[in-house]
Amino acid sequence: MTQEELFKVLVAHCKEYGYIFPSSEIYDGLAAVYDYGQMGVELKNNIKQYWWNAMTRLNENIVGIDAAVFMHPKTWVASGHVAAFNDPLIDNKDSKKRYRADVLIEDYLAKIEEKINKEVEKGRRKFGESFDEAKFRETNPNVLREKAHYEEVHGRYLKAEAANDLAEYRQIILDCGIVCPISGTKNWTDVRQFNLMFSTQFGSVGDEANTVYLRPETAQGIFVDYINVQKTGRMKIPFGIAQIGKAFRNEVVARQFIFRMREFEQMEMEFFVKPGTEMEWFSKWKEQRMKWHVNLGMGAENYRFHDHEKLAHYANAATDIEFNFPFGFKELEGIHSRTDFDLGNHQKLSGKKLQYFDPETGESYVPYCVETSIGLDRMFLAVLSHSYKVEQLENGETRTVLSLPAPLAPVKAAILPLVKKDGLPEIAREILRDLRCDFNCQYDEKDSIGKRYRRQDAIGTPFCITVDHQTLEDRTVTLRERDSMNQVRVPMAVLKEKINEKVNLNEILKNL
RNA sequence: GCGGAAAUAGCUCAGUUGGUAGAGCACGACCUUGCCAAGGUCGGGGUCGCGAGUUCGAGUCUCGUUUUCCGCUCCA
Repeated sequence: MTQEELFKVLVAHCKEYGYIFPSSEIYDGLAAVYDYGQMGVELKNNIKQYWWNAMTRLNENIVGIDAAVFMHPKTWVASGHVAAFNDPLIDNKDSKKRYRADVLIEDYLAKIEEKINKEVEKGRRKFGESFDEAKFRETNPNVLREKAHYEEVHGRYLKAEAANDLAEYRQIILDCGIVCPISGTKNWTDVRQFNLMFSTQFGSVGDEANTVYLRPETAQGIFVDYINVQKTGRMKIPFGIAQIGKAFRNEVVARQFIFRMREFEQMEMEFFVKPGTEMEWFSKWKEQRMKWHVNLGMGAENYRFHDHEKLAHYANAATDIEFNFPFGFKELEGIHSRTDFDLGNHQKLSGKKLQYFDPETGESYVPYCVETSIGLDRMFLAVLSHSYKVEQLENGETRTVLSLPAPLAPVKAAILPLVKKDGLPEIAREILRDLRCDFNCQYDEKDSIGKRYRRQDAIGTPFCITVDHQTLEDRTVTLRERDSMNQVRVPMAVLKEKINEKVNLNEILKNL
């Protein structure tokens, strides 16, 4: 099977066994929106718990919050999203390429400037020492013509930008005869606004002033609550705030199953530090986060760092942790040194002081911040795609198994009476009652025992407990392990302990 | 958003030149077997993605539309 085929089979498997369904499927679904089913929600919760406990329990200086999805509109001005997430886009019908209309016009204006500079350069060469640039610019007819044209276009462009006049953007492009660099034609579509932030209206009157956005990242909730948490939690720098929550981005193309969705869930932690120490913390969190991933046992070779060459407007260092997905190494988590960009801008725009008074040195400063940001859905996909296996058995048959890390598995144990009679179901139910408060368990008495084992393999249950006739005599059962299919006979009394060793999240948290 | 491909039962698929919608698995009941997926009998389940058109008649032909996959494009 190729990787591509494997991915398709995995998507089908997710649907068949209740991990992930297309959203509102009875209405033909909704593009790139997915629901987590009865198994998916358990796996997702377990991943959340692994992250949350690693952050807030293993670090005494990290606390959590849960901020609202709606935030004051000014938040997104301060964060830079209003400016950076609004693109007027235009397509060339011949080359099928898409461009930002404003960038096309800006490039055109830059070319005019270049022309003027060339004219000036010509004049300089012609007149040598006696060249008077200012006078030349004011008298040369070529320069004057280009300059007038520049000013006209630039004026229209600024007006269009201020009014967000999409039709005018297009008219400028047509009037200036701007062509597509690929096809060389002027066959343009209309200019359309692609706002990467979803908006909705507050209150019942839908005027402009009531527009609010669905947060495109959870981080800003942490920044605006920074001062509340710092004061009420008596937090001393360095300290961190963790949050898990939904975020929304109106992606132009949302693809690859749950890898890129319009509604997604993030697990973000902002670590506030003294300016100048951020690189030290950046390295520390790089190491810490990689350790968290590798600790799950999915193979260190499947992770790698990808350092950013080109940095975003807010960062002075950035790296991705990439995972070996079925479609190649792709970003799973981002670690960014965000400087004081966010807190600084919020301080400016809100007029509220967001400074930290360092009791030891007596200094006051706006803290710098190192962010770790992981996509929960991507983590889910990483775990699932790595765990999905179709094995060839010795007897020539195949079995489909989800070798999920046991602490993340939705169902920890299945309790199966060998036959549906002779009092075996009664003992099986007794075991179920004993275990169900500690682990998520399933009881199944339907079909042959082999078939039931395979069903559990397909949903990734690490242990099967089988009650047979010997159980009636000595109260021992067989414990079958998913990956090896090995069975051991154990007394019912030690079941809980045996299973707990392997499936308890706390056991792997201790290794961090 | 553009181009290509696809959509029939919960799943995997068949369905001939247009003529009453099928199989296997899965599901439910009963019987049988009992440690690694296929025993028997009976049963439930489909306006063939949706909407038009052509036709006496459309799962099948035409157009539109939705969704999915692949490739572009986009991803502070």
